[in-house]
Formats: sequence, C-alpha cells, structure tokens
Amino acid sequence: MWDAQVASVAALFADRARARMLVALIDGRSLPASRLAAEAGVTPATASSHLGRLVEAHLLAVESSGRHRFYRLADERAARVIEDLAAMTDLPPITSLRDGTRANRLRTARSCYDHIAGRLGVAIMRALVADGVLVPVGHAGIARRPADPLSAPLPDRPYALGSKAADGLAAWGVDLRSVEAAGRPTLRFCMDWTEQCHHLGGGLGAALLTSARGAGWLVDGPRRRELVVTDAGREFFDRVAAQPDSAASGS
Amino acid sequence: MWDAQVASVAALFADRARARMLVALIDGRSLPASRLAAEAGVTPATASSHLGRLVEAHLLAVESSGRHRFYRLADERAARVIEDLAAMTDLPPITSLRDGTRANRLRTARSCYDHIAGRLGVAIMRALVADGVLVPVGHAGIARRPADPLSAPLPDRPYALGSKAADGLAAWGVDLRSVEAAGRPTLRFCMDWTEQCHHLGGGLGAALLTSARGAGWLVDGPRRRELVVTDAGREFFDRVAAQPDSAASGS
DNA sequence: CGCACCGTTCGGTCCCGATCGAAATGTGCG
DNA sequence: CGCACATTTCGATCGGGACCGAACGGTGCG
Repeated sequence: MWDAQVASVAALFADRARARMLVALIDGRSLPASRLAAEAGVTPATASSHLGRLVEAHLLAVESSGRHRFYRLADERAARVIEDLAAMTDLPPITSLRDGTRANRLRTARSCYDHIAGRLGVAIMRALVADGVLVPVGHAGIARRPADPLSAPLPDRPYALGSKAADGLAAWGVDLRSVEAAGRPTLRFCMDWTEQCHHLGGGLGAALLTSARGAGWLVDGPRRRELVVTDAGREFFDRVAAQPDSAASGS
Repeated sequence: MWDAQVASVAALFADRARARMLVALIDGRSLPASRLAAEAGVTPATASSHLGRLVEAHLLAVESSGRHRFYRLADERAARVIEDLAAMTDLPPITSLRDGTRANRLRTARSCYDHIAGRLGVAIMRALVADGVLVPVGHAGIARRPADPLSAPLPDRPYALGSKAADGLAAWGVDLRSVEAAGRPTLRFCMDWTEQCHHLGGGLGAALLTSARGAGWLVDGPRRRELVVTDAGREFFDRVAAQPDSAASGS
C-alpha cells in the first residue's frame, strides 16, 4: 500500500519537463505558467497539463492574479525531495573523501527554500538554543501526555520560543514581533541531509536569511542556492555562533 | 542539467514493482532476488531487470552468496528518499492542525520487521538509555568507517550494552543471556522516519517485541505491521518509559 | 556427472503518458 | 464590444519501458 503511493509521487518527479519546472521553483519563487513552459522547453499546452497534475498532487500551489496564474512549491517537503534526489546523483555510491569542492561548499552554507541550511544553518540553530531564543521541548524526558494527541507531531516542533527570544533575536537584526505578525508560521524545522540536525525554517528562518543578506553577512553564490559567507559575516558568526566553516565540527 | 538527473533518479522510484522492492528493503535487510520478485509480484525475469537498473544507479548494493544474490539499500540516502516520498503522500498539502488520525497513529507505534518502531519504539529506546541498559558510544567523534559497502546494514552502532543491561532488561521480561545465545546480532538500530531517532532492532529488539506481546502490552492491529497498545501496556509503558500517547497503528 | 534451482539475457508484445496543433475559455484593455 | 494575450481542454500521434516466456550460465547437492 505504501509502494503504490511512493511510485505515483515519484512519477511526478520522473519527467524531464516537470523536473525542470520544479527545479526552477526550488528557491521559493512564484512563476507564471508561460514562464515555466519556457523553462521546461515545452509548449504551453504541455506545461499546463503538467502543472495541473502537480497541483492536484499538492506538490505545487497556484495563485491566480489577473490573467496570469502563478505557481510555487506547495511546501518544503517538495523542495526536500528534489534536494534529496539531486543528492543521490552527485556523489557516486558512497561519500568519498574528496567529494569535491562543490558538494562541500554546498554543505557549508546554502539556502533551503527560503532559509539558511547547511552547516551554517545548523550552527545558527545551535547558537539560538544556546542563547535561549529557542528551547527544546519534549525531546527527552518530558512527557507530552496532556497535549492532545492530534496536535504537534514530534518531528515538526521540537523547539519553542524562549522567554528571551525577542531580545536574543535583536542581535541578529530580526524583529520578532513583525515576523509573528506576518501571518506565516514562525517556527518550522527542516532536517538537513548533510548534517543530521534540525535547522530553522518558517517565518523566523526566512527573516534570519533576509537579515543576514541585508547586513552583508551572506551573499548569493554563483550557483543556485549557494550562499557565501563574507568576511563581515564570518566575523559576525564567529562571535555570535560557533561557525564551523572549513573544519567540520562533530554534528 | 540538474533536472535531467533528478528526473532519471526519480524514475527509478516511479515504478510500482521497483517501489515495492525498495520498500521491502527499507529496514536494512538483505533479500535474495527471488524474494524480491515475489514481493513485487513480478516474474524473476522482470525483477532481475529492475534490480540491475537499481544497482547500476547505486541505489542498491548486491552481494553474491552461493547461488543467491542478496540485495540491500546502498546507503541511507536511498532510504531517505523513499521516506520523504512516502511522507509527501500522507499529509495533504500543508501540515494542517488535524493532519489526521491516520498519519499520527502511524507514528505512534508500529512494528518494523520484527521489532517495535514509531514513537513507542523511540520512547523505549530512550528509556533503555536512561536506565543504563544501553550506553551511547562514539556518537560524535568517531570517524565513519572506511568505505566498506559490503558489510553491515546501514545504521551504525551508536549504542552498546551497559553493565547493568541484564538487570534492566529483566524488568521488560527479557532474558539477555538467551537473546545473546540465539546467535543473532543482539544490537542493531534503525533510523525511524517518523521520529528522527534510532530505535532498537536486532535480537534484542525482537526479544522486546516478543516479550511485550506475551505480556499483553501490545497486540497486532488490523493492518499489517500495526501494533496496538493495550490498557495494561499503557500502564506499563507509562511507568517504565515515558510513553507518548494514545492509540497506535502502523503500516 | 546430472539434476534442481537461482538468477540473468533475449526477443517480442502492449500500454501508458508525453507531446503537439487547434480550438475553447477567460481576463485585461481600449 | 472587440482585440490581444495567458491558459486550459481536446483529440491524435508516437516512443519508451514494463512485462512475460523461453533459453542460457552458474552453483549446490546427491
């Protein structure tokens, strides 16, 4: 029963044209159908068929605006699957020693959907916990019985905002209140495939990335989704977080 | 250029028969081709063709033994993709509040091959660590073993038996000595996709499940691999472990 | 050695779905 | 209203690949 679903979902990614469209959307943009047709190199008719299937499968979300219809990835899970599929192709079978500059740079810092992933993302996460901005909940011994069984599945929210969150985030150039006012879930977490830890997503994750870009700590790298830590950024992260960079610190 | 690779890898998962085989292997077992053909419901000829493609893509690893050839997942990435694909199907588009009894029950307790997985599995694991039955070893610093793709299933051995293991296990109705005498590896660990933690497999995991069934703490549910926590079981687990919550089921 | 069995290779059939052109729907604009 | 443009629907074509039966190498066993 599992297998049929796995196969049918995988089939959505298994077509070149669809894969092109999905990859084009992986950074979180919303693009109109015509643009996606061009990206995929197919006629509007074909593209429309594909887009319809992807929306029906809840893989894409669509928003009508005038005579355009803008498509975007429905959620981070879609981005994650694409990322994992791509990860399978890169390295041969097993992580070799010199899997090269490319994968390694990607591991150091990259954007995941619209927030910071990679080692830097994990390091930031740790720093936020250390500062009390985030506090782990229900991780180890804490019984979560009183909570009703349907809410808050464990993997989703292993952390909550601490009492000093607002103050702590100010140091990062993030105004917590406006993030919370944005109407998007503030806290969300992704598992990172390079490090086996959570990194921060959601509204707060996005705000942090925005702030880091604005402050000049991070700039976009030559490749899609690649983030480069500037000198100023390194100085900052070294001070505030324990930024690993070149040397790997045990996760 | 990314997209082509994504599509071609995804295509490997996009066939029902292949998906069945991969799902059958997801717990880390090694199975002979004939068994996989049966699992997939195809003739040996067809299965062989599929298996060849999967090996060529470094998705499966194969080991010849006598006149059998045993296939297993090549590494964790393959398992992760399967899990992610499955995760996409469960919940509708966005993690809604009531993402439903089904996925949630699935997460609570289920059997994985012959041991207990899901939240209950993870909770038991934690309790065993807390009691000193298991002690974590080399979690962080130990270098990954040199490329040796042929040995031991994917998950490493992050835990070893503690000195008070035998006493601690007695409370669970498990006789450690007879488990070790059974000639099967006592300790083995699986990564769980619902919780991102290890749960206990191997001979000891199997013994725990047997014991829990015998004591009436768990009974098999209507679906395959579904485990239901009885009242007596709840009482016991509440006392010994920090058991998460209510009903249970699995896939 | 010969038989039984596991697994792979080969050749041929058949179906699903990706694609396009043409036509239909729907929206914005003058 | 009528034209321009974005998008979707329809019908038809065509190729890739999933599948099987049969034949072909190995391996174990008596």
